Amino acid sequence: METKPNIQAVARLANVSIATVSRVINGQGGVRKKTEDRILKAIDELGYIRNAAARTMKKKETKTVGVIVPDIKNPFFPIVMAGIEQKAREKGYFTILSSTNESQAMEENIVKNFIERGVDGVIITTANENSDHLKVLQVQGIPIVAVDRSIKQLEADTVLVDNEKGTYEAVSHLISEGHEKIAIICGPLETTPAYRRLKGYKRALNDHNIMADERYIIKGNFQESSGYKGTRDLFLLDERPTAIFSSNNLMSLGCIKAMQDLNWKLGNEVSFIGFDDIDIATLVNPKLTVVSRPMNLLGELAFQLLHERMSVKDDLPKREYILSPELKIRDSCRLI
Amino acid sequence: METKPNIQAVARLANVSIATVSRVINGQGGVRKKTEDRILKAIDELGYIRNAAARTMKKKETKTVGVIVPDIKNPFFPIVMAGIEQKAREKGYFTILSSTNESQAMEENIVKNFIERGVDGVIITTANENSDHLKVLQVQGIPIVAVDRSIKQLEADTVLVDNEKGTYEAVSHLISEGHEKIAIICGPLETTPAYRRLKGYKRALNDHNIMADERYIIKGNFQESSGYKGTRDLFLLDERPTAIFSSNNLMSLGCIKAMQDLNWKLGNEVSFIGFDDIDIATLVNPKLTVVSRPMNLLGELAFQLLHERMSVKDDLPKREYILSPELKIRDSCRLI
DNA sequence: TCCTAAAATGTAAACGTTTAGATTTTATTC
DNA sequence: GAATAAAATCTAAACGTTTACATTTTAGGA
Repeated sequence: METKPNIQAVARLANVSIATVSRVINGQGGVRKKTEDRILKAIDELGYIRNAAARTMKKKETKTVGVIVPDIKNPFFPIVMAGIEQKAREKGYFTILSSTNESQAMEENIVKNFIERGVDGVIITTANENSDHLKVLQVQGIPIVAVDRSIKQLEADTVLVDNEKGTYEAVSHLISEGHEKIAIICGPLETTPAYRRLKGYKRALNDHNIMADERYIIKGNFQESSGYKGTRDLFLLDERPTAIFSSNNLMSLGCIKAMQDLNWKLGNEVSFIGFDDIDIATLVNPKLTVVSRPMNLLGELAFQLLHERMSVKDDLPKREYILSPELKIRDSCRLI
Repeated sequence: METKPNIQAVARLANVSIATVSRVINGQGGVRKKTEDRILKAIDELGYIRNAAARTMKKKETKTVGVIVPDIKNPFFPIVMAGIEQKAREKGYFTILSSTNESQAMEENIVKNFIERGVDGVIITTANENSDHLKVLQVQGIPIVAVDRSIKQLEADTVLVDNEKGTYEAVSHLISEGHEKIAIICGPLETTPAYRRLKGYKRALNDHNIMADERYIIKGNFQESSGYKGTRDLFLLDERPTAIFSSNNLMSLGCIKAMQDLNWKLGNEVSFIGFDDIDIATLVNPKLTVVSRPMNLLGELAFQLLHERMSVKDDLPKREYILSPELKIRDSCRLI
């Protein structure tokens, strides 16, 4: 098996120096048309493909951004990712994606590996908002954009959704439909989204003079199983809530499954609103009212922020987008 | 801002040569404990992280595998991906993921970029099974594993599901429940999975002496919208089918939505089986009977095959796993 | 203490690019 | 046709590792 052709081989075949080949490869101009054609032909003939590692060594850039998500199986992230990828492609960047399974140790590994590989920037939904393990990026001068979860004590641009507002509106809607015994199934409260959603819930109750009831505040972990379990626990209460708010898509799934298994009649005996629009929302009967957010846009904006930071060398101020979620009213929270 | 520390800087600080530092970094042994400690301390002090590009240049390997999928928004792929990643991590490999949106042009770009970056292997669900655009990988000596869709005229290991069998069993089940007017909504027939599923459908009808009816064979494209449209078209037929088989998860979603909108009563007026188990399957009423396949395992096996090929230098024979799908009988195809 | 083998460490050359700066070629003007 | 400016091309030095091979140090025995 002959060895892979390098720029050297191309230069030899085209009878020019490697410098000229490099100029052609990078479209820098200043090369006679005839020479260029000769080089292009040689490239084609040899099947030459430039070696990114060597290039990176000289240029100290990879045109790559690393994306870190906590759970690739949560459909939220592939959609955000699609938004990131689309914008990245437009700007000539490639993306590399890794999932941490919400493990900080894993996240540290990935970050280290990304640095080794010389990513030009990082977009992250961190597994742990205390930023110590991300400082290393800052030290290396690699720009960071936080998506969906902010990062404490770190100068990172951020793209969030107004979680509190979304939940506030959802719970207010439930109240306006006559509910007073409203439960919430929370995510891990050390994450901002989970915490903010709980806060919105409490504020809504408060603003409408309803006492928060600790029994109705269930601690979940953003996984389907905890939605299921939470719903069952609520069902077993002496005084069941008449409405449930679920803090994310996966848990909503668990909630609905539990209701079916318990024969707890959705929209009839119990109302429901979930955070994030999901496939099943319009399929179950009654259709689910949800707090919906622009997931694709979230990704697009994240890349845009990162791109600015990667291109502009001057210090930009820290920027923060907070997108408004939208309450999509369907049929799962009728007056009971 | 001081420049990033390199192996040189570490060597200087630890008062050794770069060769010794390299040996420590790579855990090759043959270094006195005391020296090693000194080096480790220096590494820590400087925050040194090794430069993968330089390493790749020498070693000509990146410990990276590239994964190419046609549609990252289809939940099938993130799950396969999770399987790949898990096994890859175990073996010290990293994965980079890109999505083609079923575009061959995009796929070519990605492949080229992967080669530039020196991936050690590629796992792909190709957008076009005619392999011309993948030959370049073979030329470069980069091993390829095909997942879910095989690649024609290319020596690539393959991990498939027995699509024909899965569909055959599903349709046979429908027949055994008394159905004769059974429709199928196909995927793009130039892909093997779509084609095989159609084949299984036809064979099942044939084996049970039922004439295939062209009106009941709908051409879809694996997207939700085509499931929706196909179902509506079937509904508008003078002689409606009594059962529908949907060739993938996304189209199943569309089918169920259409049925609801048309008020075409699932399990009552029309039976249904879909390929691939999905979130909604156990949520709609009646619960969906589905053909289920081990998605995570698919990914695990794919990486395993790739890993063998990356490690073993000798020529291995072409290998092919064909996993059996399983018919999960629930309630959506009662006798009508 | 000296000798020797083994262990530890060092030297220097490559890997394939990019890019200043030097050199050659071409085009323009008189 | 010579002088000059501009354009095209070339030379050579980096970039940060790994590693074969050379050299030095250490330890153990006589």
